[in-house]
Amino acid sequence: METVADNQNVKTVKKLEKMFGHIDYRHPPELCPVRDVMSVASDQWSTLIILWLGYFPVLRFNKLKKFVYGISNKVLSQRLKVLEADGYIERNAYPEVPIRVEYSLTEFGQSYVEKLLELTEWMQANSPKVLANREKYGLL
Amino acid sequence: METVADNQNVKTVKKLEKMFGHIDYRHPPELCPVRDVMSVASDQWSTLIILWLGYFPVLRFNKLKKFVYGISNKVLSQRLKVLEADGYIERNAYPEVPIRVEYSLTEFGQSYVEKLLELTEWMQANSPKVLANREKYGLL
DNA sequence: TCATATAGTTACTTTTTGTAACTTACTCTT
DNA sequence: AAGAGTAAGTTACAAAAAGTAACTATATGA
Repeated sequence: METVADNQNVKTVKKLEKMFGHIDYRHPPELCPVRDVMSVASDQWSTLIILWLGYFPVLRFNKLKKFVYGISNKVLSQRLKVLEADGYIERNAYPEVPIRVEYSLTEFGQSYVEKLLELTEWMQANSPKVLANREKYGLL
Repeated sequence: METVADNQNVKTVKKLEKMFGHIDYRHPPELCPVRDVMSVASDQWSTLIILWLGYFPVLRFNKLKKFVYGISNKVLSQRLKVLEADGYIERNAYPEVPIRVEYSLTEFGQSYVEKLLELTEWMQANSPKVLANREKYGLL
C-alpha cells in the first residue's frame, strides 16, 4: 500500500531526474541502457582487461591471461567477445602458425579507460580505510 | 617458457608501476587490496544501492528494495551487510513495532558516490554508442 | 481472532563461474 | 618420420553465487 512518504519520494525522484537526467538505473536492466551497459563494462574481469590494455597498446591472449591474474581461458575468451561487441576493444588475428591474435583498445575503449583509471586511483587511495573498517566490523 | 617480449613487458610494468604507483591489480584479489575492495564496491547491486542512497539521505529496507529494481530480499540484505562492513553505509535500527531500520551513506560512502556518479554519467552519455556497436556486431 | 506491517531468513532451484582436459594445424626436434 | 611444442581458444563437468518464494517475530488495529 502506498504511503505519503512513497509519493513524496516518487516526486523527489522525478525532480532529480529532471535535474540530473541520468537516473535511469531504477529500471530493470533490459529497460535501462545504463544498467545494461554498466553490467558489462564494470564487471570485475572486464575492468582488469581494459586496464591492462590501457597500459599496453596491444596484448595477445596468453599475455593478457598472465596480467589478468586468475582469469580462466573460458572467461577471458567470453569477456573479450562481449568487450569487442560493445566496442571497447578490437581483435586482430594473423593467420600465422601458431595463430597470432592481438587485442587492443578502440578509441572508445581509450575514453573509457580514463574514467576507469580515476575510479581505480580512488580505490588505491581508499582501500586501506575499507580494510580497516572491515577489520573493526569483524570484531563486533 | 619466457620470451624476450615477456621480459620487456615485465620491465615496462615495473617502470609504469614506478610512474603511476597504482597497478597493484595484477595480483590475485587476496593480495591486492584494490581488486578486493573494488569487487565489493563496484558490484552491480552495490552500486545501485549506493547511488540511491546518494539521492535519498536515508532509506529503509523496503524502500531501497523498490528503488533497486529487481533485487531480492536475500541479496539486498547481503549487500547491505558488506557495504556496512566496508564502511560505505550505516545501519540504524529503531525498536518500534514493526521494527524500523534506516540505511544511509557514511561520509566515506558520500565520497565514493561522487566517483560513482561520474562513471554513471559517462555511461549515460555513452550507452547509445555501445548499443549501436552491439547491434552492428550482431549482424556480422 | 484474524489480517497487516517491517526487516529480514531459509530451503530449494536456476544460472553463472571456475577447473582442467582437449582441439587444430603447422613447425621444430630427434 | 614420429613426437613434442605452441597459440588461441573450446568443452564437459563441478562448485559457487544468485534468484524464488515461502516463512518468522512481534505488536497493533479491525
